[in-house]
Amino acid sequence: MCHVVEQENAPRQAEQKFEMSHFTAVIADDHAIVRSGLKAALENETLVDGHIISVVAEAGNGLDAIAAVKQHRPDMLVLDVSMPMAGGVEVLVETRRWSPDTRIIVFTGISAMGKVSELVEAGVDGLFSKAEDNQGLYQHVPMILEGGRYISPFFTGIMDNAPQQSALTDRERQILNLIVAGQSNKEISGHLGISAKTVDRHRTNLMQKLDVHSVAQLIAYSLREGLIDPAAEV
Amino acid sequence: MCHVVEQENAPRQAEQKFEMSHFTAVIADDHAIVRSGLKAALENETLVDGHIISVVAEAGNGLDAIAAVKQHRPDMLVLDVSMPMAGGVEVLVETRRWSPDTRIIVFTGISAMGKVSELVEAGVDGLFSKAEDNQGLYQHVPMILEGGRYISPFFTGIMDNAPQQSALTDRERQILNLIVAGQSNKEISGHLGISAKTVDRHRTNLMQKLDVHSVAQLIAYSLREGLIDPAAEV
DNA sequence: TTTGAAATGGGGGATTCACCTCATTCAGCA
DNA sequence: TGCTGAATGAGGTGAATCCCCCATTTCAAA
Repeated sequence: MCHVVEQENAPRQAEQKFEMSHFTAVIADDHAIVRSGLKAALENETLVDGHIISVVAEAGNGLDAIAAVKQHRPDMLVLDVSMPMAGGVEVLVETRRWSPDTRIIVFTGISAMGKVSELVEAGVDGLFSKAEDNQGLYQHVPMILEGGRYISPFFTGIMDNAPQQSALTDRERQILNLIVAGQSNKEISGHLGISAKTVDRHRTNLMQKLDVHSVAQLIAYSLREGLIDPAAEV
Repeated sequence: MCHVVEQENAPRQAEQKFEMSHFTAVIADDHAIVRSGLKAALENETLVDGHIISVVAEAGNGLDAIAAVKQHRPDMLVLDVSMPMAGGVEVLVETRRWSPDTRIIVFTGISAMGKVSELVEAGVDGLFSKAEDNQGLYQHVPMILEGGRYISPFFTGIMDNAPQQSALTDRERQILNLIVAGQSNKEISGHLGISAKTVDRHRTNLMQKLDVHSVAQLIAYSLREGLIDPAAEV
């Protein structure tokens, strides 16, 4: 999982499995200030047990992040989910594909239920919020590098507080996205090759499940819960 | 504007007005990683002409930011606009009220036209985007501390690219917010004490001005342009 | 094997929306 | 003083929405 790099003038002396081990990391965030803060923190402070981390690449968007992972195959990838060009989950699955041993840590500012559970189901190794104290992140990095998995209480709390399982069907979610995109029942029916009446049916079920009674409420709810992407063009 | 502090073992030696002058700053951002990155950058690197900046307080939300400004009356306030408890413009006007000599620099990740022009009209002294290179910020801080005003090209570009002045009426904007909140024409008419037909009229004008043709498109547009607040409860 | 959930589709009805035309009031402005 | 723009409101029309009723098929779990 973590390949111990021997290089430069650092003689190999790993009697203990993780003592003085050298880990490589890639940082992906669309804000330079966050990248520099993370790099400084990861490389200098708060790391225990003699772990040394080198940030070998930084990426400001999803595509660069994937490219960096393919090139460096780092031990660790720290990424935000809201990035240009490619979102968090895309980067996650591509990383798993090209560098399956890379531990993936998501460090993000979002709090929308939908996105969070998406990440957890996709199998993040670590999940931390920018809104809470960073000590939690720094403290758990070693454990994650050794194969552990850690979801911050911030997110487990969110997922517990919203147990009313929207439990939308795949089809319902699909239609929800088209509704939000501004399409009418007729347009959606053409788009999916089904009857407009069926779209209407799904729409009714949808609104019943979410307990809303108009498109406006539907969209407002969807945005809050992160069921849809606010950046999507109409 | 900038009071030169004499303290500790630093003898006053200000022959030149700003040479070795000591500036105080307050940082307000809801993400600790950004605060630490900003603090390190402002205090250590990239500052020219012998300016020294001390970060005297940090705030993680709007209310704390206002409190910190009232207490320290700093030479400079660096803040994000999307914060809990109180948004950017609120903090800005409160700061102007309690500490009118404080230079206000907004350093944010948003790009919505509406919010940006709101800030410019409110009179920010500096406006920088987290999405672009931080050098622009560091380079212009001294100039702003000396009384200058600087809006990053990132934002001037946004404001130029969208010159089609939505030019919504106050009443129209008010009704737009209620529509987005999920209210029907009848509900809005009751809420504002006017006829449902008038609400319909405003709604029609609104959609014509924005060139959209459904509630979904209306909401999507409004969110993109920052005409409304996505966090508003239904 | 039965049961149930999901997806499919039809009929119908009350309501709302989107968009017309037309008209009045009132404030600011040249 | 007339003019424009904003806000107000009425009447009406065709389309779409929201929500009932009903049914069939499929597929996986009990």
